[in-house]
Amino acid sequence: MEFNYQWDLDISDQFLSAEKWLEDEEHVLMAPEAPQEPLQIGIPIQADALHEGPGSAGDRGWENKDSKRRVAFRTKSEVETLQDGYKWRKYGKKLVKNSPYPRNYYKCVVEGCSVKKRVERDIEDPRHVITTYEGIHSHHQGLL
DNA sequence: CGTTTTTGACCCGCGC
DNA sequence: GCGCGGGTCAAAAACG
Repeated sequence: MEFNYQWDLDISDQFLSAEKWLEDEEHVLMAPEAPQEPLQIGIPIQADALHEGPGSAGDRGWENKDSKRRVAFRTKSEVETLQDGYKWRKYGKKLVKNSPYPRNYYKCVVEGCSVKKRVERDIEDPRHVITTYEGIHSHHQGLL
């Protein structure tokens, strides 16, 4: 399984929210690939380089097809509706092949901002959820 | 009553 | 060309 994530995006906002997650529920962030710049923001997160990844159980379809900016978070949480500072509107739910858990599709509600995210539960670790952000917010957060 | 969720339909790319 | 897997749409329901 080849991971080819792109970490070259400015996701400081996401990391900020990630920090909040840690405060709240002691989440653990795991990167499927060793990221360079973004994770060096001095956040007390546990970045696991070369995590076997949820993709180890099969193709999750989120590898780097085009040059979309994608970030995958694997967090320890019971619920997938974590408050990350942005407002999302759910627009889809899909049952995927390699998982008994559905995958949820969210989109940022800010007009002109087409950031999407998918949330699904880890197969081998149902206590974890995998959140994949796609795109870059064209605005500042704090719209909640 | 305006907004969000739900849920099946629809669509699209890809492999056979 | 067709079927499959995955992503999105949209109408209706649910919600506050």
